[in-house]
Amino acid sequence: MVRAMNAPLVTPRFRIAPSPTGYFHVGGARTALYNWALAKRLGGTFVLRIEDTDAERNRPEWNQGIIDALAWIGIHADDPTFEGPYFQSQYAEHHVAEAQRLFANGAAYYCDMTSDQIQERAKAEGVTGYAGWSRELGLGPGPGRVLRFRVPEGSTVVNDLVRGEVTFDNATIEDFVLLRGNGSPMFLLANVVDDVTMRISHVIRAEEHLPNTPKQQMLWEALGHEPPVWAHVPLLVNEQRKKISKRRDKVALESYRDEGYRADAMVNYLMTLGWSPGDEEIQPWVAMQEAFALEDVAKSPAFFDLKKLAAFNGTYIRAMSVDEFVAATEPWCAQWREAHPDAMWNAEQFAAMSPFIQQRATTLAEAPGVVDFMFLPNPQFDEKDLSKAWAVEDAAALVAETIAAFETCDWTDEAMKAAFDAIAEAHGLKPGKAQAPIRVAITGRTVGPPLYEAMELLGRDEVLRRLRALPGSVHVA
RNA sequence: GCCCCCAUCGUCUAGUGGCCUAGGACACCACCCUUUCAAGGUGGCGGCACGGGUUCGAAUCCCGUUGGGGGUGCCA
Repeated sequence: MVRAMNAPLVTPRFRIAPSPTGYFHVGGARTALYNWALAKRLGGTFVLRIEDTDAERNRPEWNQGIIDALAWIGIHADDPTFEGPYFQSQYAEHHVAEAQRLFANGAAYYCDMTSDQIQERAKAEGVTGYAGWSRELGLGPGPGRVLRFRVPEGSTVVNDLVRGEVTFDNATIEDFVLLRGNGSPMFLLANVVDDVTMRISHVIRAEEHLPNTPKQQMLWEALGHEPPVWAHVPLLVNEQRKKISKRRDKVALESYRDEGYRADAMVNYLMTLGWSPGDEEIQPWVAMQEAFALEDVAKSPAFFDLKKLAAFNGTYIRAMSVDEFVAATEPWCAQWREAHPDAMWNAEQFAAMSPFIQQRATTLAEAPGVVDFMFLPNPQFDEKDLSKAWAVEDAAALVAETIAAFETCDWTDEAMKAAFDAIAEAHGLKPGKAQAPIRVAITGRTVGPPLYEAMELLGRDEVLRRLRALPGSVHVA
């Protein structure tokens, strides 16, 4: 309060503290974005601290994955706002030293009970957890002994920018472990000590950490510091309304990138989960960066909706210039070429068809598949579509007459359309319906991009060849 | 069990006591456009969890109920 009335002594410092135990989580990405928006707008600093203290589960190769994932969503390590990455494991000595300080001034004590002993005694005494049994034993450090925080009497009020004041009765908080029996620091301790050391002013993280907050706030105070500004943003949940997790949901940011979601679409979508950018939800990053405020963040969990993400992505794809689109789809086109060594990829034709692809695709990855029939030696016939084609009235005659007309007409999409429309009309059919056999002959399917445009690019010889080769049409010509 | 959080269309949200006959977006449905499929356009369906208060007036404030979620580790 007092601080807010004066000019800030230092610029605000934000942080994200992911642990390298897997791919980068979309929820972590949203939290990062919120922190990043504030750091950028307020001229502050965004610290990346990788919390790699769980030796059992950590894998060093994930570290680069975190940095790459952040870079993908526009949080670049070479931006002056960015600081780090720091690796928590390198500060273990300092964490232990601070814990000793807590022990020295009586804020923490050693306990020699094992988990089993605690469980047994709790059961015997009818209490739920560890009830401070070693508090007054005056134990010193020793093998197998954990260091516990002496939770003071009273209550702890957490002032949260999105939740308001949250009060915890300290009696409901057990004396939590600071140092393990092997002397290594626990998350609660390491996290706070690092935040203190790195002069973090704002801790913005997911709501799952709210129950940890009173403990951490007590730690900040016991360590002799003013707690930071807290803000707990709503969880991202799945269809069952449960926190999305690695085990049951697709949460890896990288997988969306690899499936052809655009970074700006993902960023835009993520920002709207728990926050609204205003009248128009499709917004460029800079606009959201300027508008974002923790006070406006919603309190209730948000469903991570793939369908809406896809809609955002489609909107962003359609907003690209054709050149941008062609360049952006290249990685997936390259994959397609690799998977089809016998195909004759034609970059000019792909580019020429791109405006049509753009308005159909919801991901970049789908792009080659929309027009792949053009480059394959033969279309891949869909059985159902093939029978649909032959179900069209006068199908055989339609194909035969189309072959005849295409042998001589001008080779432009307009001329082909005019010729075919005339044929369809002569049979008393709507062109759209009569087109099915022709479309299947050329593309293998009844649905796809505009036909005449594709045929013009394919060339007369190839189109006639495909028309004559339509499976089931052998008796016609 | 205990602690904590949350509660507006199916979903994401706007809404901070009268501008609400509750607005937008996604999804869904219909129609239009149309060479298929899309895209685009127009329209439709659909919601303040419930019960008490407070108030001249409540989606908005208070209490309770119910429901959902998170936490409850020598994980982070």
